[in-house]
Amino acid sequence: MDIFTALSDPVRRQLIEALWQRGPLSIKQLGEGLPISRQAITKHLNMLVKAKLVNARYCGKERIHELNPKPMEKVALWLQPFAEQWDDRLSRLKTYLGEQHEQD
Amino acid sequence: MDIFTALSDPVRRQLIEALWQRGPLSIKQLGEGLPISRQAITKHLNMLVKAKLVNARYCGKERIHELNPKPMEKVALWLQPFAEQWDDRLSRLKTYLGEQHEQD
DNA sequence: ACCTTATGCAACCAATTGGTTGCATGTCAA
DNA sequence: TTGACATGCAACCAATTGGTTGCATAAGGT
Repeated sequence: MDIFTALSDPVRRQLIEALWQRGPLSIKQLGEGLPISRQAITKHLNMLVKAKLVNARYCGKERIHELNPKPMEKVALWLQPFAEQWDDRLSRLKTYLGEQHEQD
Repeated sequence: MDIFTALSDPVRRQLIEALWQRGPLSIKQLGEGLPISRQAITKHLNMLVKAKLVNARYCGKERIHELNPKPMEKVALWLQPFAEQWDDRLSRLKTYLGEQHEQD
């Protein structure tokens, strides 16, 4: 699944935030706060796994999910050119940083 | 419409890129390269307008569309915390910049 | 006035999404 | 081994999405 689509649902973003703040979690744990069924959570998690945003491994009867934020980089890079228009200073530094990176 | 959803479709991202690179354009002009009907383009543009990403004004019989990248800031800000994991140096500078910003 | 052009509006369609429920299965603890 | 618990799988459903077509309308040029 496309990373942009993966991030387009508020529930999925919430799951990502939970994994970010609280570390690896099971399906049960991830669903605890949410007002939707376990199966709905599972579906969202499966999409996140397909998008490579989340790694799932089995630990006994539990499926443990770990966040892998790397694919989000693609979104950040797509956003970058437009950023010039909302914060010039930030954009200049990003550009500077980009040049430094080329010189490595 | 939610900004994340607005950005989740590849055609809409293409429209945004076209407006970014070529400036204000009509529906006709925006559809010229694309393999879909004018009405499909119109629908996408209407969604972008709802998401405040695009301003539309009438100029005679043409509807002219202009890009407003500001709402994308929200996405960039959501992405920011996770960025630490894919580029430490960039993240440190972003953090530094954030602090500078606070001191203004 | 007439024709062309750019657009709007509405109906329609197939596929996908986000959710549900019911039931089956594998793991762990008593 | 029995029962509780975490999960998987499948069917089902309503709403939305991304697309189409046909027709109406308003603006401009000749």
